Amino acid sequence: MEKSYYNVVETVLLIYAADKGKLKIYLKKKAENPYKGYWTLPSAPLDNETTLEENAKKIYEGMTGLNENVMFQSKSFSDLTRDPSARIIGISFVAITDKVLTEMKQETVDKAWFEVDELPKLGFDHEHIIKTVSKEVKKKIVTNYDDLLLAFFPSDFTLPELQNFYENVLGKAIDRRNFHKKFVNQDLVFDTGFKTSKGSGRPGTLYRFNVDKMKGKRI
Amino acid sequence: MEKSYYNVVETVLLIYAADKGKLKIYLKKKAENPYKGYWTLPSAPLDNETTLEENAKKIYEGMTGLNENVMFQSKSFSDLTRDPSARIIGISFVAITDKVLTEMKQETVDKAWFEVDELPKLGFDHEHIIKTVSKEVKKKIVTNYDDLLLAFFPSDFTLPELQNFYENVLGKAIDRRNFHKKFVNQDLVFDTGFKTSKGSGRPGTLYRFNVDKMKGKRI
DNA sequence: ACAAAAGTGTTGCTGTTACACCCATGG
DNA sequence: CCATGGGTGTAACAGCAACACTTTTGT
Repeated sequence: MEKSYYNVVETVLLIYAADKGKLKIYLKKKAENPYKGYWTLPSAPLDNETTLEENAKKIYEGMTGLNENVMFQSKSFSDLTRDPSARIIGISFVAITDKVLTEMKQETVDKAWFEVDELPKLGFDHEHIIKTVSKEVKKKIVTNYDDLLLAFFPSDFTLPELQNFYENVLGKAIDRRNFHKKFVNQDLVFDTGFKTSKGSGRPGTLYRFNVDKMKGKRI
Repeated sequence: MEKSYYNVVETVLLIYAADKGKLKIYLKKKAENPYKGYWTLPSAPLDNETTLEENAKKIYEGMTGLNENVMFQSKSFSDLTRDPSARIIGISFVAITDKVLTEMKQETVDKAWFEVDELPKLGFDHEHIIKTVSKEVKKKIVTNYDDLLLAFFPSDFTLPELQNFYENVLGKAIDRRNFHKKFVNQDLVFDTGFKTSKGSGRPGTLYRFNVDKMKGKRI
């Protein structure tokens, strides 16, 4: 490097979960200006003794109170005006949790889950970040490999539940019988022997992912 | 952001091309310490008036003298000791050129192409970066979608040429008849009507990618 | 003629798509 | 008994994997 310039770098975290058949993202409401009252992605400035990964993990823990999760890097954002106060490089990370977070009622007045396709008013360039990264995440879920679905559904689920989520991500409907075959015939899931019993209608069979079979599998 | 910390940020560029059936990367030899005489990835510090994309483009132009190319972001590297002089955040970009660069003999004493699986002694954490990013690039080439192969082979090629490259990237051999069908039967390529005529052996048919058919196609 | 490299067909398997009716539960 | 939601089979098609011999050129 011929010369040194200094930049402010922040880690921006996109926490996703599957909830009620929708891909959702966890946001916080800004308490102070700029963008007071707007929703934003959790983020933290990067200091000189922390790696981006460690920083992302800290944000995750601060936001959720949990510390186990699937996390990976996504894109960086460097537009000169993305933050009104200064030129800040934003490096995004994706975290995936299972739906437990929602069920634990972690929603408060300043933290909430939003469908990625129905976002509230967002501060900074966070709408742009969410749209860019979500597109990538959706593509990963439906076209790439295993790990993502597994992260969203680490424990028991019914096939209709999985299918709703999958259709939401894919953006189109799938025939139920074909969806069933895709997962059952390929042994990607196994029947736990339990059934759901909530609400009206026939109870659904609870499945779990067959981790070994998922490995490196295209779905 | 509660508090501001300053970091040095650099854009690191990985320029790839397909050459003689191999996936290669374009490196430069460091003229000064640290790592004098070692090969390194081209890189440039990020100033406060340039985006990462613009910076990557500048590096590309400086390194190749060209300005048209396929380019996209890849991972960021933030280990505290990745540069011995200071804590520097490295944000990597991938550029893909067609093999013309090699044919134009752009290799000089301090710039050369190396197979990604046979790297020379590298400075900084560049071996780590190359291995990490190359893994991702290879995966993209063989499992994801269209654009990558198109970027490597923008104009005429023979199927054996493409196959050699594909096998190198995939890390295993493919049956020639099946490879042929995969591309020809699906109309992903079309016969230009020309033949190669170099060297011994039967001349090969020159094909070109059928851009429309490639769109969003898994290969 | 021979060495080098390119071209080509068939079969079985696996996954995908299209399509409609019956079953289990709660109210 | 009815509304709600879950479960299921078959047939046609597309892509993939396994398999060996022939054709065209240069020397």
